[in-house]
Amino acid sequence: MDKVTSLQVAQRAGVSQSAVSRVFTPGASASAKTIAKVRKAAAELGYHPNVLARAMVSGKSRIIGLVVAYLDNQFYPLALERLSNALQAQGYHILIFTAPNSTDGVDEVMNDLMAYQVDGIILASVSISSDLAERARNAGIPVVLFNRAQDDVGLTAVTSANRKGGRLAAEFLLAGGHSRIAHIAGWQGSSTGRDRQAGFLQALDAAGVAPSALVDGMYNRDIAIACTQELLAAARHPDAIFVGNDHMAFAVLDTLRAAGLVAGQDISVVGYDDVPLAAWGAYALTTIRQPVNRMVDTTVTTMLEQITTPATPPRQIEIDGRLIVRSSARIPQGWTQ
Amino acid sequence: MDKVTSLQVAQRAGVSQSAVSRVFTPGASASAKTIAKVRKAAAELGYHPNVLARAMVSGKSRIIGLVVAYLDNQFYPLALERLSNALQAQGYHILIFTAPNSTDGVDEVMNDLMAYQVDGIILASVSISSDLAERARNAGIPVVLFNRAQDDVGLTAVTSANRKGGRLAAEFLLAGGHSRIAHIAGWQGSSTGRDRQAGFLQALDAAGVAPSALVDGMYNRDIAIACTQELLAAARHPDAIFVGNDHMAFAVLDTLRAAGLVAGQDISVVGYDDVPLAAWGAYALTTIRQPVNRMVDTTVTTMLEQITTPATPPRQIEIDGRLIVRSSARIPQGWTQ
DNA sequence: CTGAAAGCGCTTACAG
DNA sequence: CTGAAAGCGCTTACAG
Repeated sequence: MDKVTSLQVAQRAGVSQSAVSRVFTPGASASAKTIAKVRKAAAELGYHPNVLARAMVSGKSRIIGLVVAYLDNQFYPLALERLSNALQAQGYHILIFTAPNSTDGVDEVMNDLMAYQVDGIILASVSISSDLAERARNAGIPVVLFNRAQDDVGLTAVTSANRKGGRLAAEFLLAGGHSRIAHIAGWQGSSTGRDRQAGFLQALDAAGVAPSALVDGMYNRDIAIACTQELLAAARHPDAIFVGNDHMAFAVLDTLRAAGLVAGQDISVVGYDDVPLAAWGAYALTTIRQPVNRMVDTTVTTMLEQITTPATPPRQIEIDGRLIVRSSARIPQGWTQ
Repeated sequence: MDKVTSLQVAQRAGVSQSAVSRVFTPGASASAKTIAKVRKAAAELGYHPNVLARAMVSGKSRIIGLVVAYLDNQFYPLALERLSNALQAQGYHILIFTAPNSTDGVDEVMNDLMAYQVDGIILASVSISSDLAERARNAGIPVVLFNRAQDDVGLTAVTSANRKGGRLAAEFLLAGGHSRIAHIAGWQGSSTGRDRQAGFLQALDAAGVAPSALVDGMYNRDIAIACTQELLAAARHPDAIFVGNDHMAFAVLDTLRAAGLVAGQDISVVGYDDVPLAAWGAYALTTIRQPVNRMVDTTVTTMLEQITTPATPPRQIEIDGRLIVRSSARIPQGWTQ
């Protein structure tokens, strides 16, 4: 009727409680007979070791805390799903925390997380105070940033090559013969937003071109719509827009369509992420791919590494993305990947 | 350097370990002086009660296990986010498990979940064997199904009014003057898929109309695309399609567009869910809204109720959705909500 | 209100 | 290989 304990299994199997524990502890030794007796009794009773009790004595909970901010941007559910699968495969599970995207909110959540004795913390697109980073370090809890870099806190971070991606986008637009190129940037409070913009501006600068407009879209759909409307209202509107992520780029495309403009003909749009929706017919968005799979794998690998080898120094890992050409932006003459 | 315990706080504050515990136990009594001393010492040391240890003695982990199958359908990330927020507000957290959508896979995951001593389990769009439901009941762990009903297992289930929704869709299409109405159904292995289809067929039948085609789209984008292509290839293709959920409806709309057909003019499409994307310009999908917020709130409320009052009998709760009219389907003459 | 003590369900030296 | 025992960090009667 209630929770079954190792003691009950021991009694039924006619062995000691320690024997039961050993049978369920990978790497512990028990004779074949003991194993058989214990497994039989356990099956009959429906016994499974209490993970919490195990966690308390071993100091390892096999729980990874994951803090996410935006679940409306398709990139994150995807990352979450893969993160969860990869971690599950290693015997870990994810305790999920949704956070407001303020440093304060995250700090509060981090406290909660530490109270749960998580073995590690993954911060997806969320920033942290250096204070909190320090506390986590002192508590011996590895923290890795996913899709966000932060120099000040000395944490391991996994991102795509955002500066390079920004450059790629600008070069593609330049090669397409565009001269009035605007940028609706990713949130400038985030490293991804800043880096993509920096790469974009750098490539433009190298070509001796000034951006025709530069605004912060805050990774927000409504703001992106408003920005686009404003751009279109200008006397000579841009002939191309590089948008800080796909989520905003879809808003830009919807706004263009509503204005009777055809993306890829009247005006070119390039996004960032390559979420599945970017490939769907309604948008066919040319974009810079963030390799989610490799980002996730790297995140899991480094997390596990840090759990196993606490002395591992923090690293900033960048994964190369590439341009995915579809029809939302003019394709340069003789363009080959 | 390492984890701070209540004993360390006690020593620093000059009180007993029990006193420290009481200060951090809501409802326990301690004098103002004790509270002040303990809080001061705790703050200096950065102490937070170990949730796992507390869970072990109290038998309450304040963890809710959530099993999800599809994160590519925008409906679920949304539900997840709200579920997480609502639960966090009540001091609970979500341990997330992604599951293959086979009963076997889910059963395995359920075992894992019980080992974590979760206080409750929410199954989102996932089925469970009656065997497992039985085991959970015996272990005293409340289980609630979200967006899926299952008569056989006697579990509490929260869904939208799917039959009624199916009827609504059919009636709207009928009122629009369509006569060759096809249905790309939601997965017939799920209650939502079956109920929506049943409601749809019932309304058609009441009007003396036979469906022009009936196929199982399995809630899968690629299958939905293939089905649509097949429907279009027929000599006299349907003039309307009711699709089992929005995720598949987007695929249908993309396929129509690729075939040069305009939804809402050449052919009408109605979806199910009303995910945010349905409102975006590119799709403007007429659809039956599943009220996520209310479904989530109800799920959380009943879960908490079952945790508090274990004797609570299982209930099947249906939340009414309504038709959201956009432009993907012809609007009947003089139509008013 | 407060402290000493038992106990939650495990793992892990320690002897044998 | 196996059992008795200590201990992980807490909460909660039990006395005082």
